[in-house]
Amino acid sequence: MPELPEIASRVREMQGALVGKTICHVDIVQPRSLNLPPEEFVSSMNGASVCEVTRRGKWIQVVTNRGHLLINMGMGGELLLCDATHLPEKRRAVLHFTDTTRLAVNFWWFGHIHFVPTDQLAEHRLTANIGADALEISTKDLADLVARHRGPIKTLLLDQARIAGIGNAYIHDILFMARLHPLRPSNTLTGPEVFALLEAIHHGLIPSMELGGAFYETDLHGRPGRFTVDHIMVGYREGQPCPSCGETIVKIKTGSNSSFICPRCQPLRPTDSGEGDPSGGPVGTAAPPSPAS
DNA sequence: AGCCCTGTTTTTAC
DNA sequence: AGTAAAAACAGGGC
Repeated sequence: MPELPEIASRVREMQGALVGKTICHVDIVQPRSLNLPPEEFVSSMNGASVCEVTRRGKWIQVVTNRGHLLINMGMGGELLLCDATHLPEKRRAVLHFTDTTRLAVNFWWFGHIHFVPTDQLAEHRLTANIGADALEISTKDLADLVARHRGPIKTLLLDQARIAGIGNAYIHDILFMARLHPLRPSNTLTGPEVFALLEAIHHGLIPSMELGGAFYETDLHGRPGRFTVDHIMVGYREGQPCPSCGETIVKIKTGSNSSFICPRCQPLRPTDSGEGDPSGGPVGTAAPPSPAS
């Protein structure tokens, strides 16, 4: 659940389900995920009651009266609210609540489960540097950000210290809706392009957030998100026609990751490959394309 | 069965 | 500043 729609969905669910519960024990399966020695982590959390659950970028913050539990799900995983008899096989840690329910935390690659006393939050390196939230940043701030960077626009959008919440799954459609090539130098964007980009960020993240996140992640009870491949326009659709112009979608290498683009709608240079479609283009095309067949 | 490749993240080092 | 490599794996293809 690495990206904003999934994290925001889990936070919403946790806010509803966890507030008021009190932690009475923590099982640590993978000490390397912690920021403290296991014994210290467990004793710090023991007796903590949950006040609220919020997020900063892709980090989940479980605010308790003892301090903040900061969770980063890395490249995906599950947060499951269950009882002692239904614990999932895969888990890195399990929070035990006094009402006998449990929260199992798992991630399959690079996650974090940190405990930070409230007065030391500012010193927590991994979250101290998080940039403006992708859904909250203003047009002006985005324009300033974009103008300050020379590298690929995609690199900037994935940089959590600059703008937080976008990851390498949702960015394909965001760049498509903004009609931007991922390797386009950030500081060459025009004013209208920046505006279109902000719109695209919203259109790219909000629908999934409202549907409980992507189908490949599950909610607190193990049910998959309702944002499916049918909602995706060009991401992971290599070889299929562009929903806007019909050109074949291609997968390209962009540095260390891959990108799915329509080469006609997202030329690297404005003059690169002509005009695109006459309908005004994908910007604002919030409606899902016809279902995948 | 086993090896190779890829990847929804983030940090660190050149 | 920008790019590359690394680090707690798992699933798919060959």
